[in-house]
Amino acid sequence: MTRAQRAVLGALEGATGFLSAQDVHARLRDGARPTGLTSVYRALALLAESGAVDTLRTTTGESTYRLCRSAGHHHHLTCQRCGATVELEARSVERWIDQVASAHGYRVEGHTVELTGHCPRCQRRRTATAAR
Amino acid sequence: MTRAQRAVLGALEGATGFLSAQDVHARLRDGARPTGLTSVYRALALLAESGAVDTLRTTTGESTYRLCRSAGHHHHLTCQRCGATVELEARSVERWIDQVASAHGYRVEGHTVELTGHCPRCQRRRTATAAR
DNA sequence: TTAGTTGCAAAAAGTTTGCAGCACG
DNA sequence: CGTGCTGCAAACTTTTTGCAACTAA
Repeated sequence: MTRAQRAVLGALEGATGFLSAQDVHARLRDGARPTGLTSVYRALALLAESGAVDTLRTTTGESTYRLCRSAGHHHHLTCQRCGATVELEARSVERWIDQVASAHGYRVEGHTVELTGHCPRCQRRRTATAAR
Repeated sequence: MTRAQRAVLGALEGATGFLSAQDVHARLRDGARPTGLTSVYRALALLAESGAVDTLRTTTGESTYRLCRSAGHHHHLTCQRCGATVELEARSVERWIDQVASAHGYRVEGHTVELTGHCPRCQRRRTATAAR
């Protein structure tokens, strides 16, 4: 594992939700040994490929990354305001998927299930910012 | 409705699955009255906003668009090989979502559910191409 | 005439690649 | 020494914006 990969991993460990490559880079800029944007991208690509991090694409076209806490396949429930994320084991969703698929004669290979909303904390101290 | 919007709608009507803005533009290039890429983007943005088309982001970062057959909120089951798409009413998924969310104390604002696989036809005459 | 549409060219924004230098074994 | 990591700068891709010309009522 390269230095860049360790640094990126460290940045992701310190994060609550998903970080874009640029976010990661920003966090590393102030450290003792800054990491170039190029290396951040390269490290993220490798980590994603190895399954150590999840990748998500935002509606604005950025790729975002997050450390996988739970191994294996799972889904996310992300707070729009603070970025807090819950990983969901979605056995029941997957059951539904199989059902729906076979009803249409499809064999399902992959699926995306992502939920966004507001976490308990942000619901209480709701002030502004709240998105569409 | 502008000429560009009509042209874009026409292109989407002739498509089986999702088209990127560039795809739409390519299809219109050979017509009697080509439409500029700029206008394609503008038309797609307006159509998406008005709910006439769905938007999806590919893993490669392109936005893709497809005519909405059914009104209202729904999800997609897309064939990876031929692009055929089934629109799903996902009442049961949404029920699950509410359940999961309240279990974690979240209030859910939005969700993404997309399924990919192989349609009945492509399963039969399966040859190659099959992805990840 | 005038408000709105069009599309070229250029700018943005995010990501990837070429390449020379550096580090470490 | 040499292999491979690093990071600057430049290229690339997709999308957006400025602006002058055009279109249609």
